[in-house]
Amino acid sequence: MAGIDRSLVADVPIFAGLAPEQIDKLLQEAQSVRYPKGTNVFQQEEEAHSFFVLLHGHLRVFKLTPDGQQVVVRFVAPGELFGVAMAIGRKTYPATATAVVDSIALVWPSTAWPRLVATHPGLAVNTLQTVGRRLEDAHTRVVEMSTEEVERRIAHTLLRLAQQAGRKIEAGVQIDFPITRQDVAEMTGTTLHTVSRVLSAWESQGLVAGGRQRIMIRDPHKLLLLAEGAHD
Amino acid sequence: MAGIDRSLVADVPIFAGLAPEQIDKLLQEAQSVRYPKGTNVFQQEEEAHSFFVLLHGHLRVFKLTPDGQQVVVRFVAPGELFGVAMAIGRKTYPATATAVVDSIALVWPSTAWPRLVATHPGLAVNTLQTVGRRLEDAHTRVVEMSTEEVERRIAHTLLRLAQQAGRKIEAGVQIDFPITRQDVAEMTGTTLHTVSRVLSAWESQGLVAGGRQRIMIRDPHKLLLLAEGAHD
DNA sequence: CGGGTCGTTGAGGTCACTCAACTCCAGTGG
DNA sequence: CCACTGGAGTTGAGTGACCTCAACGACCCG
Repeated sequence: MAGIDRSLVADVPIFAGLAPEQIDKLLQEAQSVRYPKGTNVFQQEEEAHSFFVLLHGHLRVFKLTPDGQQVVVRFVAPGELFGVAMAIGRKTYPATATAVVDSIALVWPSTAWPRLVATHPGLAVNTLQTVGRRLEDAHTRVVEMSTEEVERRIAHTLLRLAQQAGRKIEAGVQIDFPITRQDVAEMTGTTLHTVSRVLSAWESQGLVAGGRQRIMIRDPHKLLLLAEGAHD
Repeated sequence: MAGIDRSLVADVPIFAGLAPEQIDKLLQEAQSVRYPKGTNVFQQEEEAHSFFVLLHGHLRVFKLTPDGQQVVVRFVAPGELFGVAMAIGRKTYPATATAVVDSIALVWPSTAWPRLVATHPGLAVNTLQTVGRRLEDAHTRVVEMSTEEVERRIAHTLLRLAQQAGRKIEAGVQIDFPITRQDVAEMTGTTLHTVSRVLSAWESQGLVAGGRQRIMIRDPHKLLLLAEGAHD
């Protein structure tokens, strides 16, 4: 495996504040692995053998309930750390990660984690902040599911997706990876039918534009008003 | 302020694996503060001046929505770390913590955190695991709210409360602090009316026993069956 | 050109919320 | 000691947001 260029990870927050030589050393221990669209990077309940940084592509992380329902935990964008089960003291992955498009990730063996944090103390601090932000996201989601009706939850979810993975185009903000109504339903705790109805209504008002596995936000401002509770 | 006895925190997970002298040093920097029932330890949006370990009592941590609704994030039990906003990179507290009974906490100034983790590397690792466990809890809650109807959510919540703060008594497991139907409603994303109806039904079946701000689980096994989806 | 995934839309049903009235303590103050 | 007040809990009736069930249409890919 060829060496991995430091510039690839210059903007990866997990490495923030580390010296260039330190980053080089970390990269030397990593493998770069390709995950074709549709394949799993890791699976729920599986032993947490590795942790990862996504270099390219997008992943869908979801949990499977005992009765077979899926709940989307989040989508992973390039530059993000994921699969840190071991770091938070778990033996197995709590969810499954699937590539929604062809993706590439840096892979470290989980066994290296204790040594890496021992030699690079900044790593634990950065990871703590990353996990902390995810905790906040999860709490935000709990609050929304507890207090908002479906339409507002969908609006908030789309705005968040646009922020994390939006690509500005002349007609609006495109969500930069294939995403289905079912996905949105599994992020908001509703059904694909309800999502479809809501998006159809919004489309006829010029708020969003759809397509197969595509969502574009044409009027973020109006959508935000909806999300924040404006009735009409 | 008198010195704080090391034995008080012997079982506090956040200090696990630290040498006794290290723990002593950490304790020297802490203050022990009393919070009478009903008072706030910290408030949402307030500057994150301190972080804490609860020594005695119970706290109710909740988020306030813009329109005034409350959502209970969790209850803090003795031995737990809380208020770590600064450690996860926040300037302000994301929620409010209120003492539900007279409580005592160890208090460190947030400014000491960077120095403490630098001198005690185990601290960051332990905190990472604590925050990670909380992230899992939050995700569990999201999954439950997405896929389970109210009755099962309430059952799961009671079982979790019993595990975290249950006191075994001859007739069952008492939840060890005052908790209202409203609290349970705010943990499960429902209304106090629905919680009251469900608990009344369960009480008549001998599953639980109630009282003003009291919940006791008389038949944990049957409750678990309900939580796991047994229909009747 | 078939088969499967994805999306749309209608009709009907229902779970849980809203609104409302009432009861029962616990604590306070006269 | 008792009246008073407010927080907590119970329970009923009605409604509505959303789910379920169902059928169909559109698109992609081999």
